[in-house]
Amino acid sequence: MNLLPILEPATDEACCAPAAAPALGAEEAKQKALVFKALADPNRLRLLSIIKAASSGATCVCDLTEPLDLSQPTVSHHLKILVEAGLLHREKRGTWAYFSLAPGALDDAAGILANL
Amino acid sequence: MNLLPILEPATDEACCAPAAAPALGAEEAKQKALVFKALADPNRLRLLSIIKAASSGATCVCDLTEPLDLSQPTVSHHLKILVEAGLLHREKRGTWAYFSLAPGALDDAAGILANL
DNA sequence: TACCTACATTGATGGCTGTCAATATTGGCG
DNA sequence: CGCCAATATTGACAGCCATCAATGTAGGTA
Repeated sequence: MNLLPILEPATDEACCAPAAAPALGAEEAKQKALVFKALADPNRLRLLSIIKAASSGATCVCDLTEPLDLSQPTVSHHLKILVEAGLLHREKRGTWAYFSLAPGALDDAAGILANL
Repeated sequence: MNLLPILEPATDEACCAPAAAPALGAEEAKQKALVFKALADPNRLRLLSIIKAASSGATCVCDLTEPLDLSQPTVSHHLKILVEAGLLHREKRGTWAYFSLAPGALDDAAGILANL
C-alpha cells in the first residue's frame, strides 16, 4: 500500500528559510490548479476509477465508452485532458489505444494538498 | 506528519467480492468532483495556502484581498465556494469574518485520490 | 439617529468547457 | 489496392464560471 513519503523537493536549507513558500506564487498556483482542473469532472473521475480498477494493465477506449454513457469523441476528449494533466499514460497498440494510470501521479496530486 | 492510514471503508468480505466498487457510480463521482472543482482555481489554491500559512488561528478578508490582487467581491465569492466545499470554516466576529482551514478537509480530498 | 467600515449579494459580461455530429486518420485484413 | 474498425480531430452550441461595478447589510461609533 502506498504510504506517500511526501519528501520535500530537496529544499534542505537547515537554518534560515522556515517561511518556505510565501504562500504560493501566482504562476505556481496556476500550474498546480491544472491537475485539479482535470480532476474536477465526474466523468473523468469515473474514467480514472475504471482504469485503476481494471489494473490488468491497461484499458482501451471501447471499454470506457459504454459504462460512462457518453459518445466516443467525448470520452476521447476526457482521456486527452487526463493524459495532458499527467494523470494517465497512453499506449497505442495496433488500432487500439490502451490507457493506464501514470505511476505516482495521484500521489503527487495528494502531495500538493498535503504541502498546500 | 499525516501518514494517511487509507483503511478501506469496512468492506472486509474475505471471500467473494474482490470487485469492490463497480468503479464509482455517477452520483458518487459527481459528489467527489465538487471538492476538486473548488480546488481547480489558482486563486482559491492561493487563498488556502495563505490561510494555512497564517495559522495564527484565522485570517480576515481584508488580509486576503491585497495579496491576490483581486476585487473584494471576487475574493468573497471564492471564499464562499471554499466554505461550501467544506474546505474552509467561516467565523464572524463583530464586523470581521475570520477564515480557517476545516480540519481534515484537505486530508479527505487526498484520501479520495488515494482510494479513487 | 446618523455615519463609517467590513463584508456579502446582485447583475452583467467575456471566456472557458462538456457534449455531440460529422469528418479525418491510422492500422489490419482480404 | 480497397474496405472496415478503432481513435482522434474539428466545428458548433449550450451552460457554467471568474471577474468586476454597483448595491445591500450589519456591526461599531459618535
